[in-house]
Amino acid sequence: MTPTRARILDAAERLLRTIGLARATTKEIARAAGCSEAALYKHFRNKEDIFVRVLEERLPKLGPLLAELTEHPGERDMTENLTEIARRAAEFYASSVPIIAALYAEPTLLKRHNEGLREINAGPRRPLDGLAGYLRAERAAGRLRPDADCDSAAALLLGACCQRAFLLSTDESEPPLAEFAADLARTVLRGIG
Amino acid sequence: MTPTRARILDAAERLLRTIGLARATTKEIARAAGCSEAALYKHFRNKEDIFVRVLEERLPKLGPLLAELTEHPGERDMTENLTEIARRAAEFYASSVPIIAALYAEPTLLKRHNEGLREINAGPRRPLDGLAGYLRAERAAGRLRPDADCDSAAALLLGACCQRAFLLSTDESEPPLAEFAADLARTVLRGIG
DNA sequence: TGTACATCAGTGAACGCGCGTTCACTGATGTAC
DNA sequence: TGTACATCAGTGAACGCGCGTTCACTGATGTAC
Repeated sequence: MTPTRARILDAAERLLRTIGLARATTKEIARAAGCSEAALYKHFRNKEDIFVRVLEERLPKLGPLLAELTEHPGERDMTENLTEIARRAAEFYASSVPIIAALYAEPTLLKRHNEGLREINAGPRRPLDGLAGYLRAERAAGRLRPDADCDSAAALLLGACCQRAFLLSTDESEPPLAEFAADLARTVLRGIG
Repeated sequence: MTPTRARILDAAERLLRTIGLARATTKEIARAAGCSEAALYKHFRNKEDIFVRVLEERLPKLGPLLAELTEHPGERDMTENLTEIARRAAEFYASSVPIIAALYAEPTLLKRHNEGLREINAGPRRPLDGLAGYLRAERAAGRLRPDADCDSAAALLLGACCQRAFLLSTDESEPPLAEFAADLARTVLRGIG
């Protein structure tokens, strides 16, 4: 039983989401975790290590999302499928973008994080490739037009979901998730021309 | 003639793009600008003020981009138009996203920046609304299908360009800009279904 | 023209503060015999 | 069972460092007469 480590990670994540990376000091983390600052160093090498572990252990994984995508090609309605995908992707980005974005303030951490992701074959290109792969499967099954550009379609759909994460944090009102996802799916299937 | 102020802003911007917000200290800014730290305070109230001015005076404006969009509805080929728009938007995001993203480390600065933008009617929703308006004009001119969802199309196109800015900074190789933009434009017009 | 003064961009040195980190120590739990 | 010792999560207090900021000062330029 060592719930202290978990409490520290919880606290660090919460602080990253509220007061931000720059103000998430060891003092604040310790206070939020209900332990002494010195206790942090019993569980982590240093402060940067705490953040790296938060990124590795607390950020939502895109693996499950990808699995869900490639799971059932050929089934159900394409509009429904893409709507569900957009909905999930938008949720994923909404919870990870605010934290990942802050790493741009500390390029060293950003680089380290990206290299860590690459080793486990993750990284920001992963959802794009996953979705494109799924779309190609549907195209091969004759459920998309033969000349469909699957890479571009993936970039369009996930790009819109990713950007929505930014718009949400300016607290201007955004359209509700369900509607947003459905409209994107319909438009990317039909086109506008 | 006071080029010192300009040199300070240049230096601060350069540092934000290279070593990042967290390591852009007054000492570093002064060194990069070729002046003393004390000189910074002859031109700016404090360090935060320097960054606010960089954001206001040095970040690329989306005004010109928007103007270009709404300039010629009804002219030229729609694919060409959307390609050009995507190209410009991708450039815009590529240069602004890395700096804006870092503000997520310091939510106070982010909020202040967003409120500043709102006063001049800018802000991250602006390009989306601008592009959607342009698309509605083209639709009214009969150059897009009558049931085209212009808001979604704008979200798709600009979202993909915005996300590309993130992908570029992980130095995984991305497709060249011209090709990227043309593929997006074609796909958003045609659809994939 | 020269002289006395005002202005102001810019400086070197110092300031206090808060940061991340380490120290010597405690007290609870486990283990050997 | 009791006793002696080892282990280890956790602490309060202190550490040095680097940060943003301010201080008294300089020296060049402009201006009045």
